[in-house]
Amino acid sequence: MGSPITTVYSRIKRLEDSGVIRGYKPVLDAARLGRPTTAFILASITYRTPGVEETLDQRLIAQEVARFPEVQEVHIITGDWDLLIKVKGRDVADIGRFVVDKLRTVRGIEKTLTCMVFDTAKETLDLPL
Amino acid sequence: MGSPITTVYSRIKRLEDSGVIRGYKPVLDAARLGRPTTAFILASITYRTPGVEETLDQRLIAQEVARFPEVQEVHIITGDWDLLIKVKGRDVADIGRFVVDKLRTVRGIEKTLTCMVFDTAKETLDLPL
DNA sequence: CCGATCACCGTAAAAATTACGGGTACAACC
DNA sequence: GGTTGTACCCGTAATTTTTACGGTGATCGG
Repeated sequence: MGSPITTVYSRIKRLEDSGVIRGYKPVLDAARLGRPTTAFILASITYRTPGVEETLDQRLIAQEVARFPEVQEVHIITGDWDLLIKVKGRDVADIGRFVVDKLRTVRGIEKTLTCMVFDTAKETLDLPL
Repeated sequence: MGSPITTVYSRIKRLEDSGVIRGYKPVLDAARLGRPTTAFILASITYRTPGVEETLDQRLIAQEVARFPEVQEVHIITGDWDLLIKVKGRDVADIGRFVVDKLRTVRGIEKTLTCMVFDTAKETLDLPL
């Protein structure tokens, strides 16, 4: 059978104290919260602040984008684009409003390419081990 | 001050019973678990099973990719590529091994484009409200 | 006005988690 | 070999969290 219950608890406590487990969060149902639609948005960036190092600037813009509550992820990436942004909204029109009215008004956002999600096979922050 | 404790509990219970809260998960520290490196991989797909409807096929391939434990997200998307995959690994070489040894051996995966993440400003499954 | 429904909120019971301490395994060191 | 230190296991008992179960008031439709 399994280990004694107090052993299990002390192992969990060890993971919490060591920082492997940072905390706990509810797993939410996006559809029931009115956001069944997912999109990924690629964005490029201009450097509006001469004299400031560029990566710092990108990080600040990324942080700005991250402040929108409908944004779940913001990554600075390699390749043809600078930023990869994941958003959840009510429908395509809602995603459109986010891109046009919010994202494109952020200073430094130059150009965007929106990529809608048809279907999601997996979406988690789980890690092996 | 806040609401009475039993009121808070009954509100949470309502969210659980109604399905808005599906459950609870630990928030893990990817770096401490040996996976500090994130990559997004775009993949295109071939249709190896004539006579089978294509979207079904794509869904099956997506499910196959989703079985790898280092994969956190698999989405079927609009645009030039079919699949968007998010992976966490030890380093770039580890991501490379995943793409070459695992992802490209999945039947139906045709072509891939790997995009490394330099920095992540936000990464969550939280939702507004 | 009435009945039904729903959320609020208290007490008391039940269940979960923690605190604490003894025991064991293992490695480093003298 | 013996000793020391560390880390984990695991039990009892205390503590805290969570649930069960009403009673109350607000709201809504008829």
